[in-house]
Amino acid sequence: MPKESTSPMSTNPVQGGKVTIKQVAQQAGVSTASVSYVLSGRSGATGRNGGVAQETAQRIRRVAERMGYAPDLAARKIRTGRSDTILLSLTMLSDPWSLAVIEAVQRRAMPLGITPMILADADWSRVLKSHDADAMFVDAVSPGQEELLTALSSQGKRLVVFHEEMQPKGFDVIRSLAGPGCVLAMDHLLRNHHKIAILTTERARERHDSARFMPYLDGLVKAGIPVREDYIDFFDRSPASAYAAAMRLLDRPDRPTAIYATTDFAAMSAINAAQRLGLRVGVDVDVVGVGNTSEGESMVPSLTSVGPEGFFDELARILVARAQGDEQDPRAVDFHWKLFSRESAR
Amino acid sequence: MPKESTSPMSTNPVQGGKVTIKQVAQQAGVSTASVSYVLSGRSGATGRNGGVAQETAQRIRRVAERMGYAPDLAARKIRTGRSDTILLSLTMLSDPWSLAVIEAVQRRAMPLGITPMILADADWSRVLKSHDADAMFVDAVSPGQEELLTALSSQGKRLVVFHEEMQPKGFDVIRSLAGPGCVLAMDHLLRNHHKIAILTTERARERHDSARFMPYLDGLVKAGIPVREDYIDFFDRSPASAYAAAMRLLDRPDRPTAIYATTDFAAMSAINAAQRLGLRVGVDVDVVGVGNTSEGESMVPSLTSVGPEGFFDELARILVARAQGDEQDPRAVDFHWKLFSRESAR
DNA sequence: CTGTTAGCGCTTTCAT
DNA sequence: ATGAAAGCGCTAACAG
Repeated sequence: MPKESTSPMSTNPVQGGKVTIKQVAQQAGVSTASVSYVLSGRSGATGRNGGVAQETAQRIRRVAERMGYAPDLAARKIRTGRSDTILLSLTMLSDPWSLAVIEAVQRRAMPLGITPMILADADWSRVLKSHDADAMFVDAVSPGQEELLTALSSQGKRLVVFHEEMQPKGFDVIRSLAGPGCVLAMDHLLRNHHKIAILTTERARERHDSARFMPYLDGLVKAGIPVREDYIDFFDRSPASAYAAAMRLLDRPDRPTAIYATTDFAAMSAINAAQRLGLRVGVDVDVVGVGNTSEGESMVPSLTSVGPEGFFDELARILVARAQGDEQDPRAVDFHWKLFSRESAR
Repeated sequence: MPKESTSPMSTNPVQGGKVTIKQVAQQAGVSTASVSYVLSGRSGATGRNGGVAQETAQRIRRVAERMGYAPDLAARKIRTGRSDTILLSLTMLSDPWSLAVIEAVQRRAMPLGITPMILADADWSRVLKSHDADAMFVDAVSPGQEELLTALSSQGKRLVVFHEEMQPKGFDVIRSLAGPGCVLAMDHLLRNHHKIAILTTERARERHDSARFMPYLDGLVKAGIPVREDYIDFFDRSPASAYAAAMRLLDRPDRPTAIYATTDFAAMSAINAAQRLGLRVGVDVDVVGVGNTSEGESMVPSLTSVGPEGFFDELARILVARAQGDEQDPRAVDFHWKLFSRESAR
């Protein structure tokens, strides 16, 4: 049995360059193959291959440890095609929604030795082409990019796309239809109110965004309530703008008694604005949001909202399955929304 | 001059597998070397090597495009040692601080073709060992991990570490001393107030955290004001807890006229609480935060805070320089804090 | 049980 | 100006 060679210069764990499998092999007096078996694939398993003696395995592991060996994942990837990595392309990282995605994926992937990495760039197309992870999640795709997705997935990339109305074309689609959910939100308010304002984005209104804006109009019409222009106001991405808009709606004599906000974060700003004005949320004014974020749930007062149930967990499940090589036909998964009635609107 | 071969099967941009440099070379009727030159290094440059004829280069590019070629970054990395990637290990992704780091790095790195990737895991040690990017940023290191950092950097990894009191040992250290800054915050309040409360974390108090907690005590002592236990309250990571704590401080007869919060996010919650109680922030009660986040700056009313100046940009500069191979000796960079006086405390 | 060997896709001398 | 060929670190057949 070969002993660990003891050349004085080379056993230092802290060296200049990086430690390779070859160096470890040499130090341990075995071949690179054995080292590879022990350090990556299984070693002691009685399977057909990979049978490395316990003793040898021990020695290799000791030497590797002492030398501070760490596998080069790029090299491994080039050989196996797997990177043990999931890429999450998230456009609005500040949004609690994104954090929820991350956390859910984290929880599922890490125990399996898969590392989720986040790409905080709106332009996923450039990066996803070359950087390839075992699976990638894309949270926003603009109209023209659909084709690109198909191209990517036919090149072997495993994609999971979040989109409201896209069809699975080589990639999975997570669809979370806000429309019906928003109807629930409006219905909830319509039970007790007829002076209902909406806090939304310019874009949603221009395009008559069927998902989040139309249910407001439809709801009023259905209830026979005329639409008032002065009960419609807008915000952009910043909380400050939502706060300001809510102020405009609430700080006047003929103020609405309820606000339907097309985003949880806008709803939260509206609550702050109402409180600033001395209004009791849930009593003087009701507020509902859309998205059912945990931030809204844990705020004071807790935010009534609509959202999909079990969404993040299921998303993570699918993504991780794909990363592990699940070869089922790409599918679309629809989520049903429900109303989560809390303090801000009973 | 060889024509682009026109075998019917293989010119399809959307194929089963991935397109390699070899396939492109074959299609274009040139060698892989030429393709590599054109597609990665410079092609037409009159430099000593890499001289590829304009015509050839054109053809290669066309073919590559048509076939949907994208370089395999793992393969490239194994050869060049560069991944054109920066890894950001951020523990509190929900914190605006992290977002600011991301944005700053993004802005500097992307124009240079470097992609920042985020690792949202507290345990950076495991990942950073194998996954190596051109440079990596670590925003939190626990006491025992210091040694590991040195080990990593002596293996050729370029690290930039954020820590208040660490010495550069093979890696750069970004030091942002909160202490002096917090003194500024207290001094600011002490000009007009003697009933000053503090909103802080249990941990900071227990360990008599010199940076953020002690300046409160020292400030009061220096001004000859006795410390009141009932003017000290605590929050944990959630905004809800900070809100609740602020409520406890403010919702009673002998309430403080100023709140020193050891975090911007806590300060923001305090402002919300004050408004909820009908108090005018900046008039009935002053609030200052620590960190000088842009969220605080853009909130209504804008938050007075202390923080380092030009911090994120400089951090990004250093990180990107390292990623590009800057070989200067590792150094420690200290940031000076200043007071940003805004509406919440004049 | 262990070693030899052939690549993965790419870059980079070194010839031609 | 272009191509042949040698590897980077690793894994996976295949021999022994």
